[in-house]
Amino acid sequence: MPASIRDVASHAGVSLGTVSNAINRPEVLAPGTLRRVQKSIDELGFIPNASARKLRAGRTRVVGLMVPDISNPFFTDLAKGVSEAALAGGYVVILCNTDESAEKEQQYLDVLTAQNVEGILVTPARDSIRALARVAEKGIRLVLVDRTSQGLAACSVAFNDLYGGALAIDHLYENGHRKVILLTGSENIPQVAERNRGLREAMNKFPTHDQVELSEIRIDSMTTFASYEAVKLRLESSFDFTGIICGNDLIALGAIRALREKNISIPGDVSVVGYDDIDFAKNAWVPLTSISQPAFELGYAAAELIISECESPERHVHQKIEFQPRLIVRESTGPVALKASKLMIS
Amino acid sequence: MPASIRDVASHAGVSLGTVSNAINRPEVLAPGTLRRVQKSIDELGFIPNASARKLRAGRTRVVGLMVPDISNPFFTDLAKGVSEAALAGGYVVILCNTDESAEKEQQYLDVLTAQNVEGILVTPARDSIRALARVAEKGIRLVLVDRTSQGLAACSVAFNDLYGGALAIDHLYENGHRKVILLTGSENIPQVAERNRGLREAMNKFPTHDQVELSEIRIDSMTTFASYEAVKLRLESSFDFTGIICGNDLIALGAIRALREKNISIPGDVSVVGYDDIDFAKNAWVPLTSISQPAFELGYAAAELIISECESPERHVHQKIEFQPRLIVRESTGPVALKASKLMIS
DNA sequence: TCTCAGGATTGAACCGTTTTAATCTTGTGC
DNA sequence: GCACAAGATTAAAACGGTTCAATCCTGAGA
Repeated sequence: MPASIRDVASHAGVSLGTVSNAINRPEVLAPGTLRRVQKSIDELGFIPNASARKLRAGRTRVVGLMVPDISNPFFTDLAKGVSEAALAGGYVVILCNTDESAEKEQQYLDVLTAQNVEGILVTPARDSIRALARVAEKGIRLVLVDRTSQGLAACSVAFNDLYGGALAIDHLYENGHRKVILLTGSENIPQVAERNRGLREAMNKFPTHDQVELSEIRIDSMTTFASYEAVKLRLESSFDFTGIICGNDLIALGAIRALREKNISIPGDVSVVGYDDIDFAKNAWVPLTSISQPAFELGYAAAELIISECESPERHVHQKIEFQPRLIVRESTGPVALKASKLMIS
Repeated sequence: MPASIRDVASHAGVSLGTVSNAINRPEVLAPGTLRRVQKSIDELGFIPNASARKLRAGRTRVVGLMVPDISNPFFTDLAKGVSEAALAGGYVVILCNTDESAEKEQQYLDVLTAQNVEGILVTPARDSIRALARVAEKGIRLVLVDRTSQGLAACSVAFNDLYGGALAIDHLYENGHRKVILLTGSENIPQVAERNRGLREAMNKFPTHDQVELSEIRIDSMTTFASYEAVKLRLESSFDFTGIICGNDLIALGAIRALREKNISIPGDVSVVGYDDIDFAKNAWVPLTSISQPAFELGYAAAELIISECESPERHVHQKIEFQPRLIVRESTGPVALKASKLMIS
């Protein structure tokens, strides 16, 4: 039903090859011919069939994006960045939400190769390196997002999680906090592990006579609600800390809620640091101090990387782009207060 | 580089057509042959090339999803529902974030037709009906999401916004609120207009001697921050209301923040009703009473609809699926209090 | 043993592009 | 007026599948 290149050719009174040239290499055509063909294209509303195009030229101009959880605003922003960069480059992105399931990830990998995507932007779950390697063998280019390329010949864009972890603890340390709780996610998630490592390494730099006492609560699902429950439970035993460092902002929001229910003031009694700096953090009841990771930019950069690799593979060389996280100080943190010290005695 | 159907054929010692049959109509093959071909397929890791497939058979198994703002958790959930249903049906979804820009919408529409998607799930911006009609002519099936099909021959899934609006005002009315503020988005957005209409129609049913006094504040961008600013400004003039109805939850969160900064208690002094029941609403500092719209289910239903249309177009008949919103009462609303009445006098 | 029906398999055309080699025009210099 | 180069255009092959008409088997019935 839609107009084909043949329709355009006969409408313009030229051969089919000429129309193709008009589209892909306009400079080889005589100006008059080009104009005539253009006119026919417009009149017929011709849009080249991408499947046929791909079949012949091996180019689909489609990339896949695989994220573990699109409901997390961090990944939402990332996706926005990716699709904006893609659109600008004439590409299109297939969204794959893996729900952190290795099975879904494999399923999507198959679908994406069947669709002949030119590249995949992926935040890999635990250990899908092998599956990814198999995909790479098929000639599909990879960019690892928010994760560095472990032995995989691929580009990567990531944040310096080591540094981010340090940023959080340093901030609390400078404000006098010496008893801190770490609300972390599972260390199976590489980013989480890295941040925690960075945090501990930073602690080693504090003078031995003035150390921070750190205790850890693991929150497996990294959601607001799970965090709320965990902190509520923790507060029932004893309240002996002045700072909380959270694995992400959702966790921080849950913690804040639990604290306020107990009438614990923020930052009067307890300072809270989040991670990701999602939009909701900024507008939370107590605006949240957080580690900002510009997800949109990360996504944009990742998409640009893969597009440039697709456009000129010969002169492409794999690269690692690292973004530095930044500490955004808002009202949820402050200097440790006398009042808090008193509370700690109880 | 990847194995083609020919490779499989020679590997299995059969003709190319037989391999195709093994994939698409296994029942016509002799069991032994089928097994042999299957084995070759597995060994070579053959995945049929979707482009070639489409070219001949006219099927891409790709659908597009166009949403105005993927950062809004409502649309995020929707997208999740869509892609889950798609995956289950062997389809794949291309995500298009239009940022409410008609230009981007057109751009994406072109890309999607070039990609030969079989269908598009779209939440149309203002008046893109004409552009959509043009797409439909090309044989691309449409499902309107969260919007009914105005004269367009297409399926639609939507919420009963009229009812949702009524739900909100009725709830406040029953709790004794008679002075209410409506924090609405632009009425150019059809859903917003519908909700407001439903709200007003419900008000007409109240006895004439006991009416609600409604004043309206328009918040153009429907974000938390915009709402926060608007409400803060409003509170500076006079505080003479006991209830607030919000165009969505983001707006409600902003309003709550502004109220609390003024030490206005919720729901003691003012009750707040949101719309959408996003996840953050439930875990907000004051858990938010909201109108629940199961976005995930909506997306899932929409995707199923379009897939079934694609699979058997002949016996398909366009349908309208309407979901009923539900009122979820949480702590942000309550009966109007004496204290509040007193305040109103000032 | 021969015929024939029916299922299993094959071969070739075709989908809508890109691309390359071949052909057709022009215009220039002698 | 002719040969030839350069530029413009075209024809045909190829991409990797699907599909359908044609062919090949096999076994049953005569």
